[in-house]
Amino acid sequence: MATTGQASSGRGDARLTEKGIYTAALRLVDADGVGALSMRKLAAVLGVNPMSLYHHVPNKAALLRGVKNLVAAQFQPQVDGGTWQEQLHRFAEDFRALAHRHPNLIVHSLASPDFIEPEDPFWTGLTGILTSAGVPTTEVAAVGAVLASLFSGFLLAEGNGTLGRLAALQPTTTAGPATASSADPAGDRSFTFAVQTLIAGIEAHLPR
Amino acid sequence: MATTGQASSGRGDARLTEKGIYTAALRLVDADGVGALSMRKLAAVLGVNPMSLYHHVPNKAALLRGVKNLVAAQFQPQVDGGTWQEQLHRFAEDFRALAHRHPNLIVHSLASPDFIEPEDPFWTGLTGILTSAGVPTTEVAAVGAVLASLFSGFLLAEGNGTLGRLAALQPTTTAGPATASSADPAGDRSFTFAVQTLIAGIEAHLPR
DNA sequence: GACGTCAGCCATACACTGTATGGCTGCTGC
DNA sequence: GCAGCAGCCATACAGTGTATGGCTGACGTC
Repeated sequence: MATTGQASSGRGDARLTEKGIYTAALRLVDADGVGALSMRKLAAVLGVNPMSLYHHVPNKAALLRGVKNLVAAQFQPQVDGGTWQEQLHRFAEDFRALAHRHPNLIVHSLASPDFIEPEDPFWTGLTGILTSAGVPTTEVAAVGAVLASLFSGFLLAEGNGTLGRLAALQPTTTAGPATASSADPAGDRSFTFAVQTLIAGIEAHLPR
Repeated sequence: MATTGQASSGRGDARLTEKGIYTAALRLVDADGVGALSMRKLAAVLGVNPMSLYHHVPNKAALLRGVKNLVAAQFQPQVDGGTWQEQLHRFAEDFRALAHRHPNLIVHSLASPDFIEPEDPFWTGLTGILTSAGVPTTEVAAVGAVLASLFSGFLLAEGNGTLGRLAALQPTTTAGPATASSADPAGDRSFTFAVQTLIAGIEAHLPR
């Protein structure tokens, strides 16, 4: 809140800002999940009347989009050195790290239609890597769309627990003790397997 | 009162059954999406008081699980002839056909944690194919979990339109006119690409 | 037959949701 | 000083899931 000047002084100055609303909403989502976010609770946290929010955000869907964009802006993948395989691996790792940072939000966003937007770094980064890998420009979008879908599925399943539940299904667990949780090495192995799979898919699609 | 209408014989016989509730709910979901399903609307369709539903279904979450299981029971993959690659391809096709038959329900289910349950044919079929492909038994669950997650992501993105939107993003569309919709050949190509990617991932994981 | 028990159904009610409508206040440009 | 307006708030509406409790009629047991 400090922003916009504390003092709060009279009233004219805007105590409520779009960004402030989004960050407060993000905090709520991170704490209790998207389902627990309501306009009323958000307003209460901000010490404000619920209807006041509507002067900065048209509706709840837009609110969630704004929150999503807020965290999407944190995503600054570094795509430079190494082979395209390494680049893709790092890219996926960065994305996954973001998903781990805000699991509730990401799980919700991945499941909704408009998560990935043409301009944001998810898409530009991915298509960049694909082009540098040698995927024909006419196919970059199609290939990228499939890869993004597949990978989203992985993150979604990891985020909501499906992945862990299924993987642990057979009692075949490789001898190791049951402490699968901490540090999550099983999850990491699943992750690298997923990435390798995607890489193999791209390689199969390269001309030549 | 009045009602209850016509005779319907005395009363003791159950006019409301679990299965009847599920099928009616499925009809609503198919028509207007999961978001449009409410206990009240469902009760209205069934000509019954909303609270009566609770004598057959504990709550709305269970209702949706029941609906999901209803369509999951329709899934009878035929895994017999051919190489494991062909089997997997057919398996994926069957799954996808189901998703196309009830897109609203499937999109919702894929996004929720408990879509795939250990006993149902999704899982048993998939793990069966993996075993027959030669994946070590100790790894079948882990590999299957990843593949299921990835493929779910594909179906989810296809179902909610993300896939098509992203794939059509670059104006690079192969010269052809914009009629990407009918018969959806682009979607089919994406699908086979996705399946090939998954197959490549498995192959990379085979011992040898 | 009389009995308690109970399954099935319904009516009412509560807490909660998103948001439409309209009114107040005080800053801004003229 | 004044009109306009941005920001905020109070009230209200339609809709949600479901807890609670009451009714009715069939059933197993004496």
